[in-house]
Amino acid sequence: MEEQILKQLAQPLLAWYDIHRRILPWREEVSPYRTWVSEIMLQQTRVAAVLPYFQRFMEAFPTVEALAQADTERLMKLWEGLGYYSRARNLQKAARILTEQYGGRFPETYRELTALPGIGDYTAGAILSIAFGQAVPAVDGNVLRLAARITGSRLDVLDAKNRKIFRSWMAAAMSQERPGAYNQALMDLGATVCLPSGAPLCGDCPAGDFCIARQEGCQARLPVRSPKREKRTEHLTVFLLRRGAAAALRQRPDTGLLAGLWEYPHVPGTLTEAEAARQLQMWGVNPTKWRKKLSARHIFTHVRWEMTGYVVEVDGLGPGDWLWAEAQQRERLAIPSAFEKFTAELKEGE
DNA sequence: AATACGGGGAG
DNA sequence: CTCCCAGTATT
Repeated sequence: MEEQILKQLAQPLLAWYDIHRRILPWREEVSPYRTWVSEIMLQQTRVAAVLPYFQRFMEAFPTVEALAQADTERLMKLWEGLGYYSRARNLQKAARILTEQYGGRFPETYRELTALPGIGDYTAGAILSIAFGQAVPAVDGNVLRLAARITGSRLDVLDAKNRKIFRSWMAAAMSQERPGAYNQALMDLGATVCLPSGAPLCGDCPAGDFCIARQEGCQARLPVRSPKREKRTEHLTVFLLRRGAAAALRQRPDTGLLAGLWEYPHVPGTLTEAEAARQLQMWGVNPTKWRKKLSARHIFTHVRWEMTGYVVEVDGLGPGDWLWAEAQQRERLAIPSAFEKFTAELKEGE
């Protein structure tokens, strides 16, 4: 039933795509490598955010081999601010597997692609269809929204088993002649016409004639998404410690949130200046001048940080895992956006 | 099946 | 503020 509705989409969608498709760097010159990198960057990330990163990435690491051999610190610095940093690490892991086990070539099967780190259901479909012309669906948030609206489905699109159902519908309905164009057309339609928030532009949609949601006037209420869990709040006290021209940094653990990135020393809780002084003493550093108290907030997907920051001039080296870095060295380290305000403050104090 | 994992733009 | 984006890995 749903497949039959969706099968009406391919022809008008491809005609629409040939006129309205977006010009994007990874489309101007198509290769498995470029398709792969772009799709990884685009996971949970808007096109506009990816554009500058993609250009820089391709200049820095033009081939699978270059990525496999790249200095990881440089790779993370390039990824700084894009988020979901395991994507970058997995990209390099996969590049090394491709180099060592596949002679630097990409495998052309769903099974082999999804076995590579960072490549799941969606990305495998995108690479197979776009780079290799195989009729494999690539079902992302755009496609789920389109499919739910066109079929009028009330299935919860956040539910994994429902996603499988949507995927099977799309597999049955997709173009066998132009699978890559078809999958990219769905994304473009979702991004520019069948909008996620606000009113979709149904008058411009190639599915306008048979879209169930449009007929029922329920576009704004589809797709159905189950409510998400509330995020917890964590309070932190961050230390911006200056020793001459250097500031203290430390590297985060190699697993978990912001794995392996650099940060300013911090402790849980909101400390008063007196408590902060005691903490510095425990670290073995001696404050010589308290410069400023700051506050900042950062919101992640599942947690909120409420931060208090102290800018302090100090004597002493602190714990052995601290790095005292001057501006030039700090610029080469990947420091998460959560600390942006503090980074700017340090720069100000130069 | 549920949760961890970033960051930013739009409303 | 909330929502959600060219999702995947882990438990």
